[in-house]
Amino acid sequence: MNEGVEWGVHSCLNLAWVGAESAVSSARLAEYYGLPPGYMNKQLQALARAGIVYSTPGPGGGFRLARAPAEITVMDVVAAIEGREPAFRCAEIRQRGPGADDVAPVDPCQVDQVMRRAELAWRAELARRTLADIKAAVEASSPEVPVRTRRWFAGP
Amino acid sequence: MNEGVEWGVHSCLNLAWVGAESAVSSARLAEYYGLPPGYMNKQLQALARAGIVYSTPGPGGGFRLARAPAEITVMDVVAAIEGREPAFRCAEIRQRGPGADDVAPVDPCQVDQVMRRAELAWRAELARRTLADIKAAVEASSPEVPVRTRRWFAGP
DNA sequence: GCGAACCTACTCGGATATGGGATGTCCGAGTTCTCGTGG
DNA sequence: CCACGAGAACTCGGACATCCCATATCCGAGTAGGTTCGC
Repeated sequence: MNEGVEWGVHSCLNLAWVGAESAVSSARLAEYYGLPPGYMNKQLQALARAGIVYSTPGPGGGFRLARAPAEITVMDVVAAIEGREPAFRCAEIRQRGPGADDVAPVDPCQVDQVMRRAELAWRAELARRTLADIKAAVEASSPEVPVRTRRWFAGP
Repeated sequence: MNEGVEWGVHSCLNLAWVGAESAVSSARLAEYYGLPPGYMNKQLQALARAGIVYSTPGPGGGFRLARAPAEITVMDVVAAIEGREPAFRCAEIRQRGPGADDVAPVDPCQVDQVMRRAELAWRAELARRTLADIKAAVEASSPEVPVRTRRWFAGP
């Protein structure tokens, strides 16, 4: 899986802690984790295209969460960065080669069916969890994180 | 996801229909779907390493199912070909950069937790389905497939 | 003193290189079957 | 006719190229704010 997903979720959490009032630039978000700024910018652009964050150009600009953390599921972030195509794409090899005569193309590929169901379970599990859930879990074990994070991003 | 997974599952189904008595060469399995023989061979080697199929060299040799179809889950095949490492691997970026001070490494990364749970749901769904299930579903909609397949692989 | 125009710095956004892993190809070791030969 | 041995063909198994996408980098378009000039 694309590693940008990890960056995206963590950055969304940081944006949630900073608050939607002030925007944070991609360079600063990247700096927080020591990541390459340009590539981080690309991930944030994907989030912006998906409507998860707003982007404002110019000085003082940057990215802000477009919705409340409770209204953003982890699935949203993953779909925005990783793409919405299924990981397993059925190439319908049963319709190729000499064995093609044995199959009626109308009825679905049973292998694909199983893979789809599994991926559906995966998506459902990711859609069940929101950024607010993760945020709450982190704050439960480390209550000082919100203040520290906000302070760091407010700093120089 | 590796496309060899699709080849592996379909080939295992074919081996199930042919029966464990007679071995089928990788070249012939590849020919059935019009796939490159060498690369198909590689996938079957992975299945052999995982103990899903037996391999016998020499003329008349080839691959046979090592267990009954009901004892082979789709997860087994996927793990054999795709590997057992999780798709999402947490790089622990929260421990890197200036923000590292804010986190206690002992408590787990909540983002990773969510990802792990989702992937676990995916694995569980794949482990629930066996080759026998797929085989039965195909035969239910196309009862002639077993005979046709066996006949084709018995042919010249 | 005040307003407006300009200029600079900063930001996003997309176009452009690069590297590693999946994809595809090839050849060697080993086994089994077949054919020929001798008894 | 039968047993035996040599050869050939077939198979897996792994080593070797190739291609594509994720990764990484860079530069241009546009905007906000500060600064300076004119009135």
